[in-house]
Amino acid sequence: MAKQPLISMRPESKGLSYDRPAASQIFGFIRDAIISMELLPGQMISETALAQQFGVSRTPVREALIQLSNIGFVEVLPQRGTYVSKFSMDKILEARFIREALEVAVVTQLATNPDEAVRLEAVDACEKIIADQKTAATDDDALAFQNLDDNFHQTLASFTQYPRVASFIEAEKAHMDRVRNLSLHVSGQYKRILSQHSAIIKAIKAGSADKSAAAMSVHLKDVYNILEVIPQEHPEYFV
Amino acid sequence: MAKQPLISMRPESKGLSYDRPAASQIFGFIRDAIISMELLPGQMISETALAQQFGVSRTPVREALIQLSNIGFVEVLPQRGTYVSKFSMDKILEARFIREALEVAVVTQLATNPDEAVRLEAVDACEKIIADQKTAATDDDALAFQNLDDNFHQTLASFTQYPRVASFIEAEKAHMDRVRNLSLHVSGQYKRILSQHSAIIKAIKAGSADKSAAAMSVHLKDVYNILEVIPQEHPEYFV
DNA sequence: CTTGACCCACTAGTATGCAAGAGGTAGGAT
DNA sequence: ATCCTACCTCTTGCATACTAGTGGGTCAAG
Repeated sequence: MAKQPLISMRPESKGLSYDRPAASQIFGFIRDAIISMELLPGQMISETALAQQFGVSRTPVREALIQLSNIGFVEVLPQRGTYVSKFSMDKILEARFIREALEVAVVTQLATNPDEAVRLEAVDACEKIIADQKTAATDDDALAFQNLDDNFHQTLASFTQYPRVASFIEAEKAHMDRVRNLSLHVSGQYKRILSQHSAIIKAIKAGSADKSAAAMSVHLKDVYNILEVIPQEHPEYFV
Repeated sequence: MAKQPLISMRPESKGLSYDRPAASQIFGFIRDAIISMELLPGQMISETALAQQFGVSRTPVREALIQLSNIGFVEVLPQRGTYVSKFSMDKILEARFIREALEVAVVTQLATNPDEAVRLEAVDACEKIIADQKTAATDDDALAFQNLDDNFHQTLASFTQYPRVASFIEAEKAHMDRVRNLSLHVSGQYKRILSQHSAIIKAIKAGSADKSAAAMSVHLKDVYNILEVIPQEHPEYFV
């Protein structure tokens, strides 16, 4: 029986270009497929099957899977198989803890930045994003809203001048995005999220480290509130 | 000419055991060699040479090097070579930022933990470590003192129940340990470090989130003060 | 002496084949 | 019917071989 492909892709080029290491491209493909729930938690993904699909040997696929296991997206069981990680409440709360620690530090640093020009630049950039989010909210465009949310947090992080901080935040956020993509609960929450974003920016503008930190903390705690319902709706994806 | 081995190891077993993946063991060996400055910043480490030394093929060595490049310990230049990362002020300050964000969050969570039994357990464990550090200080045993310092921070992190938090802190701390191992500046600083550790524990015992966070922050900022002198002493290891 | 083209040695990236362990299954003994 | 065993298939871990790109060194031309 011809097995169904694990990941959808343009067959003509198998999605890979020649100007970049195959392993790195495959890493991105699989990661995106996991975040978008195209690959489901608990699903087995064999090195051989993926290699055939991408039209490469097992080696680059294997290297991609090793990196995915480092960030907790897959679990490699020797001689048994490689599986997409299931959700666990512990791991999600851990991701939230790390993310909150970093994002609170980001806004604290920004709010206390003595160079006011930098603060204003950040505030401007974020206010622009918030304005776009308002548009997305009135259009009820959940996908656009979520992308802008990503943008908001990444923009804040970019002002630390520490690239790894931004990438850590992105990585921890990705775990949550996976959960969120189980169902689009966001609509009806637009208003709350928007006002929380605004509160963060207002505190940064005022130069208040405490208020910035508190506002970010409140925002993140609220975002993770959907965890109250999702595990019951999709117990099969949780350990 | 017979090349000199890159890493010293017991030749009888080449340091590897059979009950654990070779790649993972090699990763640990090379990481430790880099932290201890046995492998110097800027030094080239070829996959082939390491493979011969460990008595394995290039494959597991390569997988270990990929992971080391993920944590910023080596840099892989395609078709050119793999090099031990040099220090850069930016990267070290970034590591400090991340570490401070996480450790401040750790002590904050601990200080506000409603379960007083947990708090006391943590305080007890840390006070025991501080006592040992006092002994190490009077013995002027810098190595023991530093190991206990590691222990202190890891113990605090362990009480979050989030294992990845502890491992992140350890990883970020490792970058600093590399720098520190350039020279043993620690003696003469024992007293300051000890009193800072004590202040952190005291604030946790008192259940004060603010004071715990502030004490941790002060401690970490102070630890990184040796950066004022080291780059001038060893400019060849900095980019 | 300077400069340029070529060659060669060495690198990491990828392909392929083999080894060894885990787990399901069929079949026989009880 | 139940349990045990042998085996067969699939997995990942590792070894080996090949590809292609980089940089240095050589040597000849100017």
